[in-house]
Parts: sequence; structure tokens; C-alpha cells
Amino acid sequence: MLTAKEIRSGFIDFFKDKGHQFIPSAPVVPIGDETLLFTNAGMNQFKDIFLGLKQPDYPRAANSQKCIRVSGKHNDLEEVGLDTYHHTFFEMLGNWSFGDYFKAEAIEWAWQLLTEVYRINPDSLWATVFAGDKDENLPPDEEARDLWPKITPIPVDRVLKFGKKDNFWEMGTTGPCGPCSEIHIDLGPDCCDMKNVPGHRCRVNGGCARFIELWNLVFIQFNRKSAAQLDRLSANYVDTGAGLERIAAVLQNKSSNYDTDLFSPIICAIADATGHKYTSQLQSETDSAFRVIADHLRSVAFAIADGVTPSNEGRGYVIRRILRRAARFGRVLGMHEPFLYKLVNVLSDVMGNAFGEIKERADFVATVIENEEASFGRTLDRGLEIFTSAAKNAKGKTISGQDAFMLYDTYGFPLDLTELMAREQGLRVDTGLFNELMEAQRERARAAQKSSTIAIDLTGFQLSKTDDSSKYKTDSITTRIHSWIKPRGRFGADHISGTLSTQEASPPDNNVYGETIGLILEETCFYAEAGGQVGDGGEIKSGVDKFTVERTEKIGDCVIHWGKLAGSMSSGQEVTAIVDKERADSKKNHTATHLLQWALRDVLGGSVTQQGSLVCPDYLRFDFTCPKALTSEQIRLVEGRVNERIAENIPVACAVMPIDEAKKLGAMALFGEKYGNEVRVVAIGAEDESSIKEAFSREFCGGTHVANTGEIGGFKVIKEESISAGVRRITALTGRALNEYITQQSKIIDDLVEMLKVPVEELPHRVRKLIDDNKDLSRQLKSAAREGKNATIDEVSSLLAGAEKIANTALIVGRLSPAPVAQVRNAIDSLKKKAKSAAIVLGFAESEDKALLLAALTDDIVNKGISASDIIAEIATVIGGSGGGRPHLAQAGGKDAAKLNEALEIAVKALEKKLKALST
RNA sequence: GGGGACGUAGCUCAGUCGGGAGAGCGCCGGCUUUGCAAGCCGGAAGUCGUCGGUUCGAGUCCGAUCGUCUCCA
Repeated sequence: MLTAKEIRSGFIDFFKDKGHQFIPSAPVVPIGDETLLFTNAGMNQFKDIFLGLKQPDYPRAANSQKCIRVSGKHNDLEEVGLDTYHHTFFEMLGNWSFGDYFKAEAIEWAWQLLTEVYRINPDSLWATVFAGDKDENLPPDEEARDLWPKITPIPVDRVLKFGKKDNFWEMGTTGPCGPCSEIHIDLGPDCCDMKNVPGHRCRVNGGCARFIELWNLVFIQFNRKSAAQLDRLSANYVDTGAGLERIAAVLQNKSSNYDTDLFSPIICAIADATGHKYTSQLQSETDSAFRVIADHLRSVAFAIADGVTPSNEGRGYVIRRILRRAARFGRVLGMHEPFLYKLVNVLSDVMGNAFGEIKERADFVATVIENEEASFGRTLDRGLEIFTSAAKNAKGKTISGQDAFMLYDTYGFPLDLTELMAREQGLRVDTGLFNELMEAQRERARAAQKSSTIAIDLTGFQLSKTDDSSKYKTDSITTRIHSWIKPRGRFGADHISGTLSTQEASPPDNNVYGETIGLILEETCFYAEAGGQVGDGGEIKSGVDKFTVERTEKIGDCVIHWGKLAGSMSSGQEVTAIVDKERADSKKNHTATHLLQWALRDVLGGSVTQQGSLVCPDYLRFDFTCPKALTSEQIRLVEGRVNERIAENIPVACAVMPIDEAKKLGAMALFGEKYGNEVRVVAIGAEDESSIKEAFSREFCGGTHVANTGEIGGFKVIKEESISAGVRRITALTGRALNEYITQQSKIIDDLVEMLKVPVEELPHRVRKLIDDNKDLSRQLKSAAREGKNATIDEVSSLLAGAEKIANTALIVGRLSPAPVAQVRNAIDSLKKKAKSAAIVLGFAESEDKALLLAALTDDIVNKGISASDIIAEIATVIGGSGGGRPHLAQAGGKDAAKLNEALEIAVKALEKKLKALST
């Protein structure tokens, strides 16, 4: 029996024999492709070739591609675990022809591999071809239909025709597309899982498990320009895909992918960890949990190894959702504490040979998973409390849709968990309303999305290859204009040559006044955004005519300068391209980034790995793996190391070499980054190419760098923060920006010195003392008020002595000297205790235009229906203010301090009246 | 990119209509006990995330900002 490892290498070796270049799997995170969350097919990394944006390095290629399918057109997330073959993570075996061989060879080799190498019984295989589509004006693929029986021993009656849904492949709404031909296998009547479905008949594409698709051969021969327009491509491509997991199941004679040796070690490890047994049953709840966990572990682990960490947006959010789904199914198996992270080692054993990254980063992956599991535990705990109150709110035994949605949307508590717990208490959940609210949320997000996405579709433009090698050598060159990209409508664009102008007299088609357009040169010294370094800005000039470059982008091999034209320029015209002076700042920041990475590894150890970086003229940012925050001591050490190297004015050399040679030299590559066969190595500490071995820092890098570290001028970390579990971010400054920063900081210090009138070095001590004194004083004030050791109490006591009494209630009204309100309130409290029964109104003037009044009543008076807030409201108007409070205490403020005495007199009269009314 | 929630004592949180900053746990002291656990009595502990606004008065209302959690794309 073939192992999965043998099946994988068998595939690759077979196609190597047929002249194919083996291309390693691209990362599951597509670099520089924001249209795609995750790599979801083998062809992703060749997309630019199919789009005609890039020339292939080889005419034929083969690989086994790591794929994740969780969103968009192929969303299998909710299906996983319920059947034997849906996965969020899988490997796609594929072979490609880029304008080389076509249908005949693709069919012949697929058949040969399946029947001769994998030794599948030819009698069980079926083929399908495209039947054509009248609405689309697409002819049937007669060529493929004729080839099958001609090239292979398959009988004509086992070559079936299917429509557009099954046998026509499209990448998106536009772009390359073509008919496809699939190979299916008949596993025999026993494998049908739809025997109970009335009217079911086992057949190819019939929906049951007896016939399954093994391999899809796509023949790309058209380019879709619009829904109505389909053009024939000049070159034909072959793009094939076969799921490794499925083939392994067939060849290992298993009815489920989860029973193959790709999964069984993981399933065993889950059994060990949970104490449950896996019985390979479809209807079993615990077995489904096993499958979900095994599948999700693979997605999450590979995504993390390729640089995604759980977060609340984008790819990171998808990973969080998958991981939490796995954790939740873990609860079905009784696991309430983190345990998924323990499975990473087993996964690394199974997959580590084919995909080294999972082995190298196993510890990091496990740490990230463990943290995320723990965080999910906290989310659930909090959700449980909120669920309890939602359950109390339930009317008519139904938890409202709003409550269920709030639990989900705000607190991340899964709906099915809400439903499960509701059932346990004999309650239902209003899922109808929940779904409505969910849809409204989606609609909001979609509506907001439209206005912000500006993606210009350049499909099928056959863009030229720009020679941009001089970007490393110079900031200005003389060259010629090749062509233009002119945006049209919202997402479309035209690729044109000729003259564009901003002069009023020019024809409307050529007038681009105020528009952002793309300029393509024959050669350029502009650096296009890549590897974390932002694209250059600058000018492209010819006499008085000027094109201002705002941003530079590389699509395929073509460098596009986006910006605005002033004047008039034509294709073929000679121009001078000049990069902004800011480029020099980017160079400093980029070399400093390499020094930073070296220093971090020096101080923190070799486990520091780059997770991402941003180099722009103003600052640099570096993300790296590190379990906890750096101490200020560590940051100082790192800064010191970098600044030492800058002071030593060490030379920086760059060299282009084969990737194997670069690896041998120990140059650091970026995880999750894809490299070609030739890589550029930037070495700090090497005089020239020949001495690269002597450099202390060697990195794969296509960016621009200073020639000597001394040019950097200085380095300072201004921020250290966490961006997700296990990943820290450092932001730092060099050169010009650092100078500006220092100037600004020292101005602040100067201001403080001026304000506090102390020498600089005593500043911290002085501020500390101010804070301490302040704290001390407010504490003293508080305790003085509490202990009654203040003038207000004395004043108030003397008022009590001379107070009028109405039916045993003391009527205390008087004016006090200014005091803090809290102190007066406190005095009132002690007064109330002494007087037993009292009505109190006190006032004082804080300043000429600010007076305060307080009214208070003992409880016995309050109980008889008099309210302090009524009294305060009445007298507050006298001093031109307003106020309020509660029945036993109220306060008011006003602007007219001169009328304070008048207000107090009115208070006396009002209280006398009320108290007398009570006593009669 | 667009929503929602949260930020109050060392920790977990309450704080209604804008009107005296609170509880439980923990901490400190005393008593009880051979000791421990426990109990009783007492005590300390706060920039209510930060900044600004409205108001006589803001933990509470409004705006900005930082941080944490969460959903959607």
C-alpha cells in the first residue's frame, strides 16, 4: 500500500520525468494578492502568468500546493466533520503547461500516472468533458472527447459530457478560463451513501460517495473580457488539480479521507488527549468532533507557520474562527482546557518532511494556539454569565433574537452554543430574528466596502517587462515612455500608447487633466513597493512637461508609475526620471531594519523571527516573534548594538546568487515569502560580493540600502507594542526623522525646565515630588474633613447653638466662609447627628460671580414629605442659578453672589412655613 | 474597511434620573485558637483609561483619543 508521502513524491517524480520543473508550495498566505484571503488552488502562484502579466521561467511545472478554503466561492467550513471528504486544509497535486503541451499530453499523463504508477484499475475510471453552452456561445470540447478513447484504453461510453457547472472553469468574473476534463472513479455499489434517497441512481456527478472526482484537467484557451465577450487566447495553458487526501483514501482503500495515514496519527493523538475513541462513524457526534479538530488543526497550524496569527480582522480573523470552532468541538469531547496546541508535534511529524516550515516553527505555532485557546476560554466564561441574564429575560420560553445576536456579535458566544444551553433549560431561541440581524450586519459591512476598494483590473494586458535594475545604483536616469494605463469607469482601465495631455485644446480622449494615470517606462530607477519597502515617489520630466509620481507599483514584471501629468507626453518620447530625495531616508531605514533584526537576535536569541516589516521615508516598523514584552533594559541594549554598528561605519554589499548558495551562506529568508531561483542577498559587514561570507548580517532582500552604515546617522526605538499573541512590533527612527524627533523632545524638556525652574537632570525628581505632594495634600484635606478638624465644623456648630426651633426641629440657616463642597457636606453630616432633627440651608460665595447653596434635611423631616431639592430649586433662582439633588441633600450654584443673603432669608421663610404646616 | 461592547480599589465587578465613589475576594492590624483552617472587630487602599466640551454640579451626557474584547467584509 502506498503511503501519502509516496503518493506525493510519486506524483512529483512522474512529472519531473516528463520535463516538469518542481516548484515548492507557495505559502498559504498569498503575498501581494489582496483579492485572495488564502491560497485556495495550485494555480494561485501562477496567476500572473495566466493573466499574461508575467513570462514563465519554465514551460512546464508541477507541485503539491498547501491550500486553505474557508471563504468566498469555495466555503467548506460548515461542511467539515459531517462527511468524509470536506476539508478547510488540503494539498492539491498539480501539473502545468504554460503555452507548451496541451490536451493530448495532459490526458495521456494523467491516465498513465493513475493506472501505471498508482495502479488504479482502469475499468473503474470515468472521464468527463465539456458539453458546450448555447447561451454563452461556447462549443462542446470535441477535441477532448475524441482524445480520450484515442490516447487511453477508456471506452467511448465512459466519456461523458457535462455542462458549464461541472466542466467549464473560470478564475473569476473576468480573466482566463476554459473547458475542463475530469477523471472520476467508481468505488463500487457498496460505497453509495444515498441508498435511502428515493429515486437516487449512482452515476458520475450524481452526488453520492460511490463516484468521486479524482483529478480535474483544465484547458485554458479563452480570456473572458466581460459577461458577453470571450476571446481566444494566443497561447494555451494546462492547469490540473488532484486532491492528495482523496487519492490517498482511494489508494489506501479507505472510505474516508480521515482514515488515511495523513490523518490517522492526528486522530490517535486526539484520542490519547481526550480519552475518547474514534469509530469512523458519520452520524456519531464525537467522531465528527474528531474530524473537525483534525482538519482545523492543519489549517490553523499551517497558516500560523506561514505568518498569520489569530486577530480580529482579515486573515487573522478567519484563523481565529477556525481555531475556536475546533476548540468548541473539543468541548464535545470533554476538553475545557487548552489541548489543541499539544497536537502540533504530531502534525509536524506527519507533514514536516514535505513542508519543513511546520517543523521549524512548531514551538511558535503551539504557543500561539495555546494562547488563543485560553483566550477563547475566557470569552466563553464571560458569555455564560450574559447567557444567564438573557435566559432570565426570555419571554414565553423564547430567548429573543436581539439577545442571541448580542451574545454572538458583541461577546463572540456561538449561536449553536446558545441554542444548546437554551434547550437544556427548556427554552427556544428566535433564530429568525437572529438571522435578520446578521444579514443587516453583513449588508452594512458590504455597503461600506464598495466605496473603499479601488482595484483596477489589468487582466490580459500583456504588460511589458520593465528593466528596473538601476534602482539600486542611481536616483535618476534618461529613458523613453513605453505606454500608459488610463483608468476607465470604476474598476476598468485601458492600456494605451500615444499622446496624453492636460492641455484644454487636446482631444477629450487624450485629456487626462486631474486624473491619476499609470506611466510605463522602458527602463526605470524607481523602486516599486515590495518586501515591506514602500514605492518611490518623484518626477518624470521632459522640458516643461512634467509627470509627478505619487506611488510606484510592480505588476508581474512591469513597473507602473502612478501619478498626475502636467503638460503633454507621448509614447517613445525621451524623458528623465528622478526619484524624490526621500528615497535616501528609506535607504537608511531599510538598512537599519536589518541591523535591528541582527541586534534583536543578538540580545534575545535566535528564536526571534521576522513576521513583517514596513520601511518608508519617515520611520521603520519591524514585527517579530517574541513571547513577551521587551524590558526597557533590553530595548536599550538593542538600540546600543545598532548604534555601535552605525558608528563603526561598516560597508554594505549586495549580490545576486542562486537560492541554494544564499541558503548555504546562512542568509535569512522571510517565512511565508516566496523566492525565485535567483535571490538578492544584502550583507552588512562585507566590502563587496566576494566577502559576503564575512558579513554579520545576511538577509534575502530586494530593497534599497545605504552603502555604509554610517550614513544612517543614528537609531532610536520610539515604540514597542504587542500586535497579537507572541508577536511584538518595534517602531524606530533614523537620520532626518530622528533629528526632528529629538528637536521636538528637547523642546518639551526646555518648556518643563522653564516652567519648574530646575536644572534638566532634576526634572524627574521634581515632578515626582510634585505628584507626591499633591497626593499628600489631597489626603490631608480628606482626613481633615473626615475628622472634623476644620473651620467649617466650628462655624456650623455655632449656627446650631443659635438656631430657631420649630416643633423640636432645628432650623439652621447661615452663611459660611468659602470651603470645599465635600467639607461642607461633611459638616452637615455631623450637624445632623448633633441636632437629631434639623432643616439646614448653608451658603457661601466662592468668588464675586460664584455662589454655592446646600440644603439638607434629617430623615424624619424627609419622611413627612419635605424635599431638600424643592427648597434648593426655590432659592437657586435668587442667585441666578439652578440646582437639585435628592430629598435629604441638594445643592445649587449661581452667579449672583451679592444676593446670597437674600436667598438665605427666603430659605428661612420657606422652611418656617413648611415646618409649621407640619406641626399643626 | 464597517459595526457593537468594555475600561471604577491589588483581583472580579455594582453604581438607577447628572447631585455624598461602593460590594465581594485579597491585603494590613487586633481579638479568639496550642497551631492551622475558620470566625469576630477594626483599617488602609481610587487620576472612575486620557484629553476636551455641556452644566451651578460629570464615574454618569456629548466629542476626540488610547487600550482590551467581539462580529461582519
